[in-house]
Amino acid sequence: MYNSLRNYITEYSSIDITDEEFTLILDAFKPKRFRKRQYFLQEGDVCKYTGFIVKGSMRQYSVDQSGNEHIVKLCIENWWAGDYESFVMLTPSKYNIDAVEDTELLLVTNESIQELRSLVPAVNRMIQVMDQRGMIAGQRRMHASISLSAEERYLELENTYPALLQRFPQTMIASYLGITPETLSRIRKQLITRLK
Amino acid sequence: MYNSLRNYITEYSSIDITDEEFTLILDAFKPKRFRKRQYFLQEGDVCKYTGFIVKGSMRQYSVDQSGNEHIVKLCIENWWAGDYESFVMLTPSKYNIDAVEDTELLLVTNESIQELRSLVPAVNRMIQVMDQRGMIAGQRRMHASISLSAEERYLELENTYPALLQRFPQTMIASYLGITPETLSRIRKQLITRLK
DNA sequence: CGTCTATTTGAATGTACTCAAAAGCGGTGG
DNA sequence: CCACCGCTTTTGAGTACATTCAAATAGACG
Repeated sequence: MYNSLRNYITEYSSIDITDEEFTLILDAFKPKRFRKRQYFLQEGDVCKYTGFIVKGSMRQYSVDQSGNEHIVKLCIENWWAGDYESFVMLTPSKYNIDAVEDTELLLVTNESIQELRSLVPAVNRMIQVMDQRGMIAGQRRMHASISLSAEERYLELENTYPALLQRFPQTMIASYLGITPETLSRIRKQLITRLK
Repeated sequence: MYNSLRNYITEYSSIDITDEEFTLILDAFKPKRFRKRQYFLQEGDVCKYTGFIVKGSMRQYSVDQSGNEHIVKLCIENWWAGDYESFVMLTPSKYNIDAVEDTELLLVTNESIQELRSLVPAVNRMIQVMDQRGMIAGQRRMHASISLSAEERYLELENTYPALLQRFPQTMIASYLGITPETLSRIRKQLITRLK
């Protein structure tokens, strides 16, 4: 169960972890299961924990005045679930996070993370790299959102994270792309008939 | 000239800088002036330097196949100009960056930054904080892009960075919001008449 | 098999875009 | 100081694309 986390850390940091260090990590991360549809975070609450996904999938979304859901993040194995802003600033979150499938998480507080950062070089490096990549991914997505059409954004998602397309229902993919399910359905239809 | 950088570092890191440390910083950052319209970075080049803006303003944008410009970032005093992805990964950039007004920058390489990080705690902390805030700002902007209308996005920008509205021509603001100048003009007209 | 949810399709509406032209504004040179 | 030029902003008309609402179809699960 913790192996995937260990692999993740060494891979991202390019630094090996000693067994003593790994003990510290084990202490900091607590496993927790979420059943399908169960909430990990509700709007208005502070995101006390961030969770490493060992198995399963989650979505992060806001709900507007009209009751429409807007998915800002979809995550599967080896990703982190949690509202970054709320977790870091300890402010109430604008988002909900819930399990799309039955999901196993390893939970950790920001306090523990900061402590680990100072004790385990690999963890410190991992977070630096994660922040860097997160920033880059964010900028790419923003660029796509500004300058690409809905169809192009769908194709980009297909290239960048093909796993997400297979893992989540179309309604959620559409929401993630910022379009309605109907529009996505029509885009896909077009793409298919255009191939022939 | 370097004072604004010094203030920026202490403010972001909440750590004071000794005069010896400041000497190291002076060595790493080289001042450079850009005249209005002069390029700081051209598409295809690697972004070797990132620049702290002492005075002036810059824009970062891509140009698509149809020749349309898409502005992804607008920056003014006390912001950093540079393509994050290219700067960090040393890959060719997809963006152009040029001066909107006559601009004074303090340039630094990624190498120097990494070195400073290990020598000057305040710099290390500053970058952590910058990455955090950058991530948060990015997520907010992405959320706005997915779930808000053009008008709402304009109002949000007005709240978040009022300085940008006064500093850049409407055409650029429109591009930054992902809409055409005509649409922005109409939105503003609507907002004004609605106030009466 | 029946129920519940997701996806597809259709028709009408709305929002933003394109293209074209007019108006406004700022700076420069006579 | 004014007239002119270039650039930005505004306005208008027609078009394209995505949305809404409603209904039909298809899948998934008990």
